[in-house]
Amino acid sequence: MLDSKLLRNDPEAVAANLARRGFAFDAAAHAALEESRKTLQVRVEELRNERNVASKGIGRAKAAGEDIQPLLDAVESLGAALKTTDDELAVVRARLDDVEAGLPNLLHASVPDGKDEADNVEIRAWGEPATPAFEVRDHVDLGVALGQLDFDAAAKLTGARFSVMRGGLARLHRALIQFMLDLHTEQHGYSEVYVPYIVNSDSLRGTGQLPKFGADLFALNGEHEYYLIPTAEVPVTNLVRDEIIDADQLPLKYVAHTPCFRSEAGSHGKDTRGMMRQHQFEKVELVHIVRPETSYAALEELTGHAETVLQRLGLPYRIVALCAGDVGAGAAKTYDLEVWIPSQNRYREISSCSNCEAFQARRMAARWRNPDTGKPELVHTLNGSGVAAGRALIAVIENYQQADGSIRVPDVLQPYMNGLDVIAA
RNA sequence: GGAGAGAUGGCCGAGUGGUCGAAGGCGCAUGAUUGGAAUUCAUGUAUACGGUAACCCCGUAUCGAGGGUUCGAAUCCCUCUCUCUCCGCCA
Repeated sequence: MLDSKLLRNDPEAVAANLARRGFAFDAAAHAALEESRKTLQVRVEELRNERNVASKGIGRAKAAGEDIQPLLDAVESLGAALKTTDDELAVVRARLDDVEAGLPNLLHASVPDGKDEADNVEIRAWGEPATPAFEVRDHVDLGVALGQLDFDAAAKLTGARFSVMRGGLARLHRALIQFMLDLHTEQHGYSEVYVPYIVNSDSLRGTGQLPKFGADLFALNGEHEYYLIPTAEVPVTNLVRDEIIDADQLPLKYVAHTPCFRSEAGSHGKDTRGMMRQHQFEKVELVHIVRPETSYAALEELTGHAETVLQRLGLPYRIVALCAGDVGAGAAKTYDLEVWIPSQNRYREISSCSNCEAFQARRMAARWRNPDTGKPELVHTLNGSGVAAGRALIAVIENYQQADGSIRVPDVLQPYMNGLDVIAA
C-alpha cells in the first residue's frame, strides 16, 4: 500500500513512478474518486456530529426529568439521512480501496529502467564457471541415472511439477538447508524461527500476495480461508503485523526454513523439465525488520548474506539489479542472485532480495516507536532467499558432476553428510 | 470433539445503555527535590482520518471482528475469530 497522503497530494508523481514499471495509474480518475470520498466523508461526519450533540442533549434532559419527546422528534430524520450518505460513502471507499490495494510499490531511484528480465543490470559476478573436458549433463539426467531423482514417482503420487528424491541426493538437499541455517544463525546474526506453512488471508494481504496475486497460491478447501505459503516471507514478515516494536529491538533479523507452495498458474510451458520450477520446494528465507533510514544498507547486507552461501558452496553466480519492469509489486528495489547452471550455459535465479520499504509495513500496521518523536512510525521490511534449496541442489549437482556421473560433495556440506565426499550410484 | 470463562489504551485492570477516549495502577516523558542516583511530588502521556499552512485547536471513528436494536452502545442482541480452564482424543 502506498502512503495515502502522497496519493492525494501528488498523484502525478505516483503515476510517473509507477509508469516506470509499465503500470498505468489513472491519477485523474483517482483524484475524482478521492474528491467525492472527501465530500461524502465530511458530510457524514457533520451528520454524525449533529446526532451526537442531539443525543447528548437527550441524555441530559432525561437525567433532569424533562420531557424528551420534542427532542426525539427533532432528530427523527437524521438517522435516514446519515444512513443514505454513509452508504454512498461506503461505495466510494470500496472503489478507492480496490484501486489502492492493487497499486504496486514506488520504485527506488536507483532501480534501472527496463521492461523485463532482459533489461536487468549485472552488478557483479563471482567465481568462474568450470569448463569440463566431458559433456555436461543436466540434473535430471544425472539424478535419474543415480536412481536418486524420480519424477515418475512424483507424478504418480501427485502430478506434474513435483519430485521425489532418494538416498544421497535427498540427504544433500537436507544438508544444504542445515548448512544455510547454521551459517545465518551462527555467523550472520539471525534468529531462527519456525512458522506455520498455512496462513490466513490477512497475512497474505499484509505482504501483498492478496488481493492481486491469489492465482499463484494454493488455497485450502476446509472451513477456514487458509492458504499454503508461497514463501516464508509471508509468515515471517507477518510476525510484526499489528505490533509496535521497541527501538532497541531493531533490527530484527529472522531466518526460517520452510517449504514453499506455488501454483505458478501463469508459467505453464516454462522450465517444464526437472526441479527448476516446482509446485513445492524448500527455501531458507531471510527477513529484516529495520528502521527506515537503514533499509538500503540492510538490503546490501542481506544480499551479501545470500552471496556468502553460494561462495561457501563454491558456486559461480552473478548479482543483477532488477529493472523497473521486473521488480515485484511489493518491492522498491530488488537484487537477484543468479547461479551458474552448466547444462543451460547460463545463470538462473536462486535468490531474490528485496527492500519493500514501508509498503508491507503500512498494510500490516507494523511500527516501531521512534525515540526521537516518541511516536509509532512504520518500519521497513526486507526479505530475501538465503537461498532456494531446490535450485541450490540443482546447481550443486550440475556444477559438481564428474565424468562418471557421480557428484562431488562440496567441502562445506561434507560435515552434514557424515563425511561423504562423493555421491555415486 | 464436549462443557465453561474470557477478549478494554504500550502493559495490567475498572466500567452492564447517556457529557466514556474510557477510572485506577504500571511503564514512559518533562519539571521539582538531590552533590549524583534511588525515593518522593507535580504535570503530561493512544491511533487513524477530515477541517487546516499547522505535530495548537475543532470534528469523526476506534473498547477482538462483522452485522443488528436505539435519539444514543465498551455496555443489549446475532454471527464469526481468538485465548484460557476442565474432560476426551492425539504426534
